[in-house]
Amino acid sequence: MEMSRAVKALSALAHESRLAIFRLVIAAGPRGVAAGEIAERLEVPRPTLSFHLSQLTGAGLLEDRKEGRSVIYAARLKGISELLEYLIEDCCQGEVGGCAVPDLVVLKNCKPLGSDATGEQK
Amino acid sequence: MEMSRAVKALSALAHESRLAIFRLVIAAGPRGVAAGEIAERLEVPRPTLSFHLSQLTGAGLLEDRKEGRSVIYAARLKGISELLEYLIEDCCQGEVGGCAVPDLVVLKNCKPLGSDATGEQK
DNA sequence: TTTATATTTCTAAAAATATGGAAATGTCAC
DNA sequence: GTGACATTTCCATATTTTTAGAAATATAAA
Repeated sequence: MEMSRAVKALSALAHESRLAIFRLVIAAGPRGVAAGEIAERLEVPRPTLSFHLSQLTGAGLLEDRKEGRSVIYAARLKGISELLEYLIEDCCQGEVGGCAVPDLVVLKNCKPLGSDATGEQK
Repeated sequence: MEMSRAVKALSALAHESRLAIFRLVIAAGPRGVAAGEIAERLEVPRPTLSFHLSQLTGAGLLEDRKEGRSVIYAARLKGISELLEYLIEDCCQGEVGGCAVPDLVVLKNCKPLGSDATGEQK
């Protein structure tokens, strides 16, 4: 990932309303949430919401699809993991003990597929 | 972590120079880097750099210590992992297969301590 | 085709952030 | 002390981002 794309994604997340949108949509899973429902739940005026949603999709963090007359927003997994990966790219530089991202971060929440781990590793 | 702290941290990272600073400092490991060296390496004027560094430390992403007449900046591991954790908090909601943060993200870079994994897990 | 619904684009004004020169502060060596 | 160095604070300016009303677009139901 290039620097400028990472900055774009971080900028998209660096806003109270947009971070709330992002988390709401992530929590909704693959099904996604309609723009109108987001506006209602977060009490953001429609034009303002539309602006924020365009920032998030433009940054590759959300994706949208049409369904009837609604537009449904869902998390874009690839964009999200690329960003996280970029952030911690050089976190270990050899010395694993000093890693900036201890295993708890991911494993606490995400039991790897096909693994026999409990999610409470080590 | 509260929303407002997360926004602060993301805002700190959402800037070309600051993201470069962050990555430079992370890559330097626990030893850290002096402000002057960052300024030289990144070719940022001192007052501007000082402003950016204060954003990053204020956001809890870097920590500073004095050494002689230099100020050394290093990664603040706790702040970094708290932010990442907040971002992916609700990523799985039961359905592990749809996780927004596949295991590759962390494990590719960070072999857990005391593990016999190769870093190329699964 | 008329009407209601869902969302976005346009716009201009308000708010927040970034910039770097000059001056101030703190620290070490002589 | 004096002088050189390292970094930060002050500040005014410049730039970017955010905001939401009014108008435009698009789909669907009656």
